[in-house]
Amino acid sequence: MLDDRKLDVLRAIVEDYVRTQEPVGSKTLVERHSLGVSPATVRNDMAVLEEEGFITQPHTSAGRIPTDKGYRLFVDKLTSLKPLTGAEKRAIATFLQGAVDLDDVVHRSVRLLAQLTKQVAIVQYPTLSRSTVRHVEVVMLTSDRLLLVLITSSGRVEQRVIELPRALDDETVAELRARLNTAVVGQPLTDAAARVTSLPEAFHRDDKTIVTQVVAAFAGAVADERSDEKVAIGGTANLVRFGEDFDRSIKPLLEALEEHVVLLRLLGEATSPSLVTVRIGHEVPHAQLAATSVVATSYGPDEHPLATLGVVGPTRMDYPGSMAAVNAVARYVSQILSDA
Amino acid sequence: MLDDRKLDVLRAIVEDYVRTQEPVGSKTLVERHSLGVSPATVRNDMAVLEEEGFITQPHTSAGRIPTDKGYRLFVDKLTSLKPLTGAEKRAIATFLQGAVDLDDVVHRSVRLLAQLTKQVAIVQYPTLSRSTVRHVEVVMLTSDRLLLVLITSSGRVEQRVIELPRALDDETVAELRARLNTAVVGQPLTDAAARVTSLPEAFHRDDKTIVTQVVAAFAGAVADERSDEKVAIGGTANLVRFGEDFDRSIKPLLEALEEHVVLLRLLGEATSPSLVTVRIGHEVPHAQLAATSVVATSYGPDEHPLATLGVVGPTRMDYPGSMAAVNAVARYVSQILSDA
DNA sequence: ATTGGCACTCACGGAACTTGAGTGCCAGCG
DNA sequence: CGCTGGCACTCAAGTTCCGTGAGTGCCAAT
Repeated sequence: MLDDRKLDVLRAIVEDYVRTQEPVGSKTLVERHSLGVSPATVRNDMAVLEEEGFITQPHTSAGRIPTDKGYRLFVDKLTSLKPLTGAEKRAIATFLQGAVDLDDVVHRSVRLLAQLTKQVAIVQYPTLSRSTVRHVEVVMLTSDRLLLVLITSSGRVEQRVIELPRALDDETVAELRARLNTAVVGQPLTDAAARVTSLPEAFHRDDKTIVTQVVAAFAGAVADERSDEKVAIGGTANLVRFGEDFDRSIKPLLEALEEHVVLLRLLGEATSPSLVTVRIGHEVPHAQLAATSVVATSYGPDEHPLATLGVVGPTRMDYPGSMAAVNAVARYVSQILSDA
Repeated sequence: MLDDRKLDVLRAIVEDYVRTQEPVGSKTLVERHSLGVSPATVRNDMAVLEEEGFITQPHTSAGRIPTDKGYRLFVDKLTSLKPLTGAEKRAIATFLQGAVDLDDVVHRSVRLLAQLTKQVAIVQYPTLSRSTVRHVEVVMLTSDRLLLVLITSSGRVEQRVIELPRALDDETVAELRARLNTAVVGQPLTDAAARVTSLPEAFHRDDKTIVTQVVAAFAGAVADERSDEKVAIGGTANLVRFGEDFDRSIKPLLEALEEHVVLLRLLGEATSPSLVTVRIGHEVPHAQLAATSVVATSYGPDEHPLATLGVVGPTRMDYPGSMAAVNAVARYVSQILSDA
């Protein structure tokens, strides 16, 4: 049904359309690509491709543009990761090298991705369900306020200020700190809360209620850290390249970008790293974003994907380039995170 | 030169134009506002106002629109803070009440401001030059990596991972922690770095170099925390209301929103709280943003402004409303921060 | 000083027309 | 049988050409 030449035609259509943003006709197609056949032949092939639903005409007597199905075929079969140029590789390396902080890594990644792909980039902060408690710090701020700091193995810090009815003396604070740490250090976050429930019992009755309060705050901090689904966004300015159709394509996307929950759905379930997921148009799990595509992959040290990162753009995007950039950045970030 | 009626006319023009986004003519003006005079009179007044540079015509035979100078006069002389409705006050209270975290306060404020003003909201994180060191925590992560955590009086936490040539034993870590804390706890961040420079001398020569390393990292953390100029942004989706002129008004703003440095310049030097600063069009310190205005004020407990927050929008914005909202949110946030 | 009247201007919108890229179909050719 | 050149047809987008009306500036009269 679809012989090699028809696939070549489809590929050519996708490439041209992505580049020019204009429907592409048979004549211009044979001019730009050396297909070795005449426009008439291409027209016949196009007719078949259209019948099969891979391309469509915006209106009669216009060129063809790929459908979502067409892009899908293109991505699945007709392209492989476009190798990065040396300059791009260097850019990635230098850009991410200087990062100190986890925050810093995330922010740099976002900017880098946005710059490489000229799209809107999204990087999810590493989820920490797999990480463990590194240290718990307890310190009195004032006579009636206590600060609880939770440090995780991936270097993130969660803090809680707790209002107390009265001050705890230094000794009790030290004991609390010690007991908390023995109970949870090295434990995965998933277990941490359970390990401290019985902690208040070890304390003198006057302190018991206070310790209960602290334990509750600790559990809250852990829960927050685990469910923490922060994302960083960059490259919104690239939205201008979306073209004219403001209300239908840009507005919903801008709205989605404010709804981090939606974004997380967009990034989707983490597949294994080095496997880039592409969602095209209607495949995106959000009705408003039928004209946008998402290219994402997960990242993280080893085979434990920590989180996802990717780019969002119009369905007419440079898939090979975006996929390559997303993949490369994800791998570099993974590497940096496992080093650190 | 400008009698009361002319000022009334200007006010009416600004209000109408802000509402309708269309040039306003003499006839519609007298219809909508009860000025008590005929259109011809208004026309004469308009001619004067135009001569003085307060209003202009986009083209001959169109209505008038305010110039930046016109808005300026309007803001300075013709308006006072529009009192908030009860619903708005309640919204502010409930919205900000539930905040736990400093991050949370900032994020909620941004969303709140964006919602109230239907503009793009910017909230600068409290700068901490005035805050003091609350606690310093030192903990070995692995045998060759040490974590340094700096906790400030305003509840922010800065962390540093330091790669060491070899492990420090628990005892030395404890001593280091103790010495660091005695040296800097309670000290303003501005002095903290200077207070630890001589710290290595107290240690055994083998540990000296390591401690020097830690001290350097500490100084870095302090510096980072002081110069930390993070901002949170919200309401980008409101940009759609900017109207059609995409490339000239929206694109540069989107770009500016990515450049946090630019944003901080926009928010401007902190004036005293409860004094709302308005920058209109060309007054904004960024050539690309000649069509946008910034309404900002500083916030923070007492008379120590910690940071600024505000909204950015088209010059044709609802100044009284925005100013009131910005002011109200700033005062609430200040209150919450001084409570916490 | 204010007003009604009047001639003038010009952006905007619709109608009619032209242009040209692109298509589908078909008959002929290797 | 697949490919090609030719041809008639379609239709979005651009162009030109009014007509309309909101709005202005000026002036003489109150």
